Amino acid sequence: MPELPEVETIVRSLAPRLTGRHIVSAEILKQRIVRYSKHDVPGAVTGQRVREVTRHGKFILIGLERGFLTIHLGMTGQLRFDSPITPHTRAIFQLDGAALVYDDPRMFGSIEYSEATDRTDRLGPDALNSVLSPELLRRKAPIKAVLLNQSIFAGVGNIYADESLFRAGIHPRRRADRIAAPRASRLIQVVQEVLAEAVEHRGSSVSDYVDTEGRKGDFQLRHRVYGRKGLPCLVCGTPLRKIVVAQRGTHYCPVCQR
DNA sequence: ACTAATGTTGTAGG
DNA sequence: GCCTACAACATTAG
Repeated sequence: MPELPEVETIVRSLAPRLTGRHIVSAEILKQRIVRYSKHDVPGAVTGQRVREVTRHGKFILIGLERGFLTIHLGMTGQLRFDSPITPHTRAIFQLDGAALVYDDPRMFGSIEYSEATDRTDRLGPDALNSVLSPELLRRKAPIKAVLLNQSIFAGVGNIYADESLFRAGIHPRRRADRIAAPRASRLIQVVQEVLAEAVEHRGSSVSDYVDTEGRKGDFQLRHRVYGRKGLPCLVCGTPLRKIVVAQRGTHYCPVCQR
């Protein structure tokens, strides 16, 4: 559910409600969700005041007086305020004022505490808030794999990779380093446009994504290829295809994307 | 019953 | 280091 636009939507609603607040208590219901840090997360964060809430790629960074909480939503993670505990609730953060509940049926997400900044050191620059050089695309891998590689730039997932490649008219299997410089520049521009547009629409809700208030996004209504296999291309009418690239379902128009 | 699903990590091999 | 493929993580929906 969460790529950069969904995570950005969540961060924008978390920030005003968390910043300056204190974590009164914290509870990890499923230890698996704390998978990398060796810290006792509740022990480390309880009593601390939230300094800021930011984002790098798909990671949510909650800056505390000392250290950071880093949250990744995986495929099915949700952060909701004051929502009822469910069988899939994995963690609860009680703030002075509201409870932040983390649900994650598949448990692909993670919650980490670290003293220094952290875990995002393996990520490339943020896909939305950075100037991205087209040289980043000079790889032998298919362009779709490059867009999904978070160490090159961070935030694009399966939906926005497909939507960007369609808008740029590039075949997802095209070797990245064989895209001519002007088209590579154009693709970078399109990626950032698509992400920004999706943020304006509060993300895509294709299965279960909702923001911290339980609201769905709108951007799925504007998808041109993702989830539209067999439907006519909105530009040329050709039935859209679905193939596998970089081990992910990939939607594209065989006529518009070369 | 089987498959695929908005993601990441680790491993093995070329 | 780069690239590919696959398994693993765990659950649900079609």
